[in-house]
Amino acid sequence: MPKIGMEPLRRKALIDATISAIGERGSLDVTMSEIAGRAGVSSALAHHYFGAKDELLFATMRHILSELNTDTRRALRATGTARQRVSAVVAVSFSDDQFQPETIAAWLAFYVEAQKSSALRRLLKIYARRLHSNLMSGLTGILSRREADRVAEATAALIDGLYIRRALKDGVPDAATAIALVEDYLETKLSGRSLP
Amino acid sequence: MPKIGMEPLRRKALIDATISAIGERGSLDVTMSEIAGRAGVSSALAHHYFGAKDELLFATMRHILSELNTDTRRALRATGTARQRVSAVVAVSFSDDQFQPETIAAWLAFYVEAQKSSALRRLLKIYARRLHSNLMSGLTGILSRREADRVAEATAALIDGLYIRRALKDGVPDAATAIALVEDYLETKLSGRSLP
Amino acid sequence: MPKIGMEPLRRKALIDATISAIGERGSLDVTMSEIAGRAGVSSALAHHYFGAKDELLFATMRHILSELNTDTRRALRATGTARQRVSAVVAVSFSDDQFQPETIAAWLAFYVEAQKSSALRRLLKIYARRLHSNLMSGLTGILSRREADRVAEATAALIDGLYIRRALKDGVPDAATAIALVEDYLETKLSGRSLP
Amino acid sequence: MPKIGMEPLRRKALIDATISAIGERGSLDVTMSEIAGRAGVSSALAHHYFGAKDELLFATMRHILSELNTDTRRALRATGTARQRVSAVVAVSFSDDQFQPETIAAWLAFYVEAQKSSALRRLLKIYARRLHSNLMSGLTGILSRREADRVAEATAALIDGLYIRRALKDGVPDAATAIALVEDYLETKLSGRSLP
DNA sequence: AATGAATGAGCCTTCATTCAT
DNA sequence: AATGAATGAAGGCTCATTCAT
Repeated sequence: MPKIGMEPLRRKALIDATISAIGERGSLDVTMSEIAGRAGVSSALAHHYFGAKDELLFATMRHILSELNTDTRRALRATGTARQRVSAVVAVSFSDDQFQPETIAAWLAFYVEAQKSSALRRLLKIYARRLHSNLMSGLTGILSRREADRVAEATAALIDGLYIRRALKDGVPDAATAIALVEDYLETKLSGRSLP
Repeated sequence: MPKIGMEPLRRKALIDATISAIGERGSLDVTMSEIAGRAGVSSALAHHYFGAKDELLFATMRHILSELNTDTRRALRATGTARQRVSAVVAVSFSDDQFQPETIAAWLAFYVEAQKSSALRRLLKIYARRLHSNLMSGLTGILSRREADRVAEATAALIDGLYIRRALKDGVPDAATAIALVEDYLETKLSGRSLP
Repeated sequence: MPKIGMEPLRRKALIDATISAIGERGSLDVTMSEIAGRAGVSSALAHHYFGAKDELLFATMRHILSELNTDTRRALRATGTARQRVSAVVAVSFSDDQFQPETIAAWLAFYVEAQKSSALRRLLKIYARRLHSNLMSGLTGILSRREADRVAEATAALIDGLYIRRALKDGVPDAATAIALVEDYLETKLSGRSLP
Repeated sequence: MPKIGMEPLRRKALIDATISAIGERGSLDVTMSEIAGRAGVSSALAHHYFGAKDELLFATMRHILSELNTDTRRALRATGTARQRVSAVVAVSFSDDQFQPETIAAWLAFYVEAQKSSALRRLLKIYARRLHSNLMSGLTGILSRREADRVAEATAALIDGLYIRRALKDGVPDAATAIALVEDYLETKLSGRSLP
């Protein structure tokens, strides 16, 4: 066992443990000990690397957003038409990597916590802005700016809404249905349209 | 002064205090003392009437849902066409009584808590079912059952999504814009349609 | 056991327990549990009444100074000549009530803590000012203002010095010797003097 | 670069860091990490060289006393008359090297700690004995043994008292005033006297 | 009907200390 | 010689809850 260079490993393990703990409990009311235990370390070590619980939670949220962002970028890079770009953004939100019970639970918990913590709120605002601009990157090729804005807004709300409604359902999240709903909306708004 | 009949008054006061406390804090992490203080009573009394914090929170959520339900019934009673019924249900969700920062915050907090508490989850499922059936009561007059189901689902998700996105915004909630978004969606789905 | 009006009793008991705990440990490094235990209550109750450890310590220091002040006022009230007033002030500092191992230990501990805590520093400055003015109330009848100031300063330093040196000795503090030293100093400075 | 001979350098650096840390915090409540950080090494190394925090503190106190002792010896070596010897001892106590805010703070902190730690108490007793005997080395040439003892005792208390009272004052310590006070006392006790 | 009094349990956090490298 | 990694132990503080009055 190498005794050096553990920091990135531990940070990763702790963040993963945080997601899994939040996912299981379904809220941010998880103890540092619980998280540390899942990561196989002492709670003291978690403090050593993250300073405080707040910061661990913050780092975790940032990590989730960062993953989502990476996935989205990758997906966008692989798409051609404007219409496809929009679908790609939606698809990533409900991809296997993102639409996991644990991640969904964490997501919601952070949304609520954002009402208390301005740091988290800032983070989620960045996410919202990114989502909007990613959607716009496709929509502006099809609709007028004004219409595109509105559709992007609705799509984002729809995505978040489908996430939150997952909290009420048990069992595996049904990504396919969720995607279908959003695509249906998009289709009625975009079909037959194209900017002159 | 007769000390009789205090119970309903106290219960109401405590529930209102709970909503206001949750609304201000933005989460369910409010203490019994805080709540009791706002209601002008001791925390011991809150326990006396509700037994435990969980139950007070549960009663509060039930109260919110009950209010929403009452408002919705009243609104539906006053409407005529199927199309109007759908709009009425949406309108109530964003009415001045419901779309208050405090209520929105409480709503979200309960959504998250529902992941932990099966009692709350059951409550929220009832809400979801009611919302669905209220929307359906209008939609089935316009669309096929299958389509109506889908549109009801999307509308509900849209409403919840717009609620959650309020968490990121400061200042007064903009009900008009929210309604416009939902109505826009409904319009594209329903305009020109009518069951044969 | 009366269940009402406990607060003053508990506060007093906790402050006494604090003095005794500090006295035994010889420093402010006493735990809230230790203090609460000595007072026969839970540490939670100590927090309930004092809010935080700092405040309990502060209240304790204030109590010690207040006792000293009371004793001094009483002693001064019972004295006649200027010379006697000076001796009275000195005598109180080494009286049985004040010159107890526990109180001495607490005194020193607070002196050191004052270097960190500005609240405590303020408190001790008040003590210093009072001691000075009490000494002056006698000395100004015998010496010029300038000389009186200096003698008061030296006397105060002597008293504090004798307190601090108690920390090195074991067994019962020898008040008599301490008083003799200070009186000897005063005698050489005051004997045969009197303001014209 | 040879890594040899680092030990004395590190020990010195750590002791200096300890004084400076205590001086800044104003108490012994400094962490090993803080001290090690100031010395530019890891806390593990501090343990490597000193075994435990107690021992580092002990070594630090011993170092301070040793410096004082060295300074005093040097000063005494350079003086002639008995009266001058007394003044020399006093002067060293308030010399620029000793009467530094940091050192004063450390001094007091150790005094308090001595109530807990018998090792430190022993150390401070040695200091007290040395100070006494150094003062006596002058005083016995002027006063009777009995009188000399008493004056030495008072002088020592005066010095310690002036140290402790520094804790209440902000800004730079005023050595001149302190010395003047002690000298004034000595003058009234010694002027015109000389052993037959 | 109502509350002051009181506490047990639990959590975050800190820190001296150890150990493998 | 030196340190990053890691932890056990302990302390302050909070809070839901109980109980006697």
